[in-house]
Amino acid sequence: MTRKSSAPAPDSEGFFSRVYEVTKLIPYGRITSYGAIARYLGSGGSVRMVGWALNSSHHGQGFIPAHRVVNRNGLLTGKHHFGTSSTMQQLLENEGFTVEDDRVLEFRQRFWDPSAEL
DNA sequence: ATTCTGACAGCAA
DNA sequence: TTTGCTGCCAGAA
Repeated sequence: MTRKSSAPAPDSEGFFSRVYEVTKLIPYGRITSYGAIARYLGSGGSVRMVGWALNSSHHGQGFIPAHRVVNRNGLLTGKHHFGTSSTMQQLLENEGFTVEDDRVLEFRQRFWDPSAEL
């Protein structure tokens, strides 16, 4: 059996799907960084790919909380990629986050590391 | 096949 | 201290 029956096969889907899976696993009220996801995927150097994968997140039919993914500084670097420049901020604030100057306050407190949690 | 891009991160000045 | 450049990998043209 080359295929796993108890677990999905993100590998077959490609690097992108892996990012989607991890992003979907981000619990409500939590945020993570691109580097954390890339690192969890085993490609700590492909941080840039993570953001790019999320760029195609709209391709996924499931809801991908891409707004919960920010850069290591807690800055909403990808806010511009949402519907509007304020969409990402609105979503974060809607989850109880406090966004100031495109930056998530207490980002470190809300940080969710897949590599540590998973 | 090659070239370029890309929602970052780390290091240098 | 802040600002800027390079590196990194994987996918798209």
